[in-house]
Amino acid sequence: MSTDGISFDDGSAGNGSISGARPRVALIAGPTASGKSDLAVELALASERAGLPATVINADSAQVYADLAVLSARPSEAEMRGVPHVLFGTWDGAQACSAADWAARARDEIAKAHASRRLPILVGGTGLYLRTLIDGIAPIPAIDPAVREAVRALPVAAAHAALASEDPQAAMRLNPADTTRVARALEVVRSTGRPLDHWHARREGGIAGAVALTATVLVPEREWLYARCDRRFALMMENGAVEEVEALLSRDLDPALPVMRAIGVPEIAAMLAGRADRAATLEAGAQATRRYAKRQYTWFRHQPPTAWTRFDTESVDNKLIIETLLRDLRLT
RNA sequence: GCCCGGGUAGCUCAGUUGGUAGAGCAUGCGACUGAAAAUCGCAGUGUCGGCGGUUCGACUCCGUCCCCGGGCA
Repeated sequence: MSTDGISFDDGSAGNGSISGARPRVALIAGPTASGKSDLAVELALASERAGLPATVINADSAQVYADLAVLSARPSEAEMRGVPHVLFGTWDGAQACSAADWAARARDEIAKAHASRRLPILVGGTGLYLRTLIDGIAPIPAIDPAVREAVRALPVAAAHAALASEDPQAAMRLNPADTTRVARALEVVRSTGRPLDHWHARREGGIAGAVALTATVLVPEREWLYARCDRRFALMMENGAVEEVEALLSRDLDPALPVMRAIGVPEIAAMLAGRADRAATLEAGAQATRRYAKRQYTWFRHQPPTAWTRFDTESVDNKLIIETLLRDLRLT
């Protein structure tokens, strides 16, 4: 069992030490079911004892939706233990939250916390969200909804064929079967009149240079985590996940919306439609959770920018991680 | 006990006149710029139930034994 911790800033301070007067931000990232939420609360309480109260900020793409409390494993009031939590259940499921949408809100929440002399603690497993917040993202104008709708209605093959003539570079770079990216490239060139590469030359809005970030990435042992994934989904099924999906389905939302694709929603919806029994649903949900955890391992192994300084510890013992974080945050 | 069907990858199975095997899923590895709990790419592995026989050569044919279904007694 090991923990990878990373401290990072904009690189100007060398090895990630806290420098100057830049306000502190803590980050706890890691795969699903790794116990991040509890750790964040423990860190918040420890920080408060050290004289700096904290606010936990969600960085998970499913926990942002109001419709998904059980299935996204959003912390309950009791689990929050009196620590303020923000951006949990903030978006209505009818509204898709993008990485940039989230990052903008997170930036505001971080600023608010600093203004009231609190430590912002980001918790979550959505790597793209975190990277967008930290490094910024290409300043691509909002896509014309009509263009988006038309593009997404195309079969991938047709979209890729169109892309080949409208943005040959993107067409060459992307896998022809990659529905999401092919559609994105096509909607961007059609809506903005410029190819994706034009926009990707710049990233804006990142907070890396403005804050002193202390981060830990939890990397638990695979077998241990998979067992927790299985157990967690089974518990969700017993504790309201089915009712949650029933309520969600009754809203009759577009099935392409992120809420409708969250782990467990398609699986439970299939059961409610009579296409799967409970045992098969349990297996499918657990499987989907494990696959997701796997992708997160890959993401956290390779995607964090080189400016993030990594260090390893021997265990995922919360006490040890808290001690390490407090030291890096200069709270001890 | 007899009859029928089946034993091939971790699982479910395919394998066409005999030329030492392949799909899906799982697993592992990877990519990732506004849907990221999404989307996509790449890669293993097999004493083809055991033993014997026919054959230059057997997962394929023959014999026998074992195991699993179903049926008849």
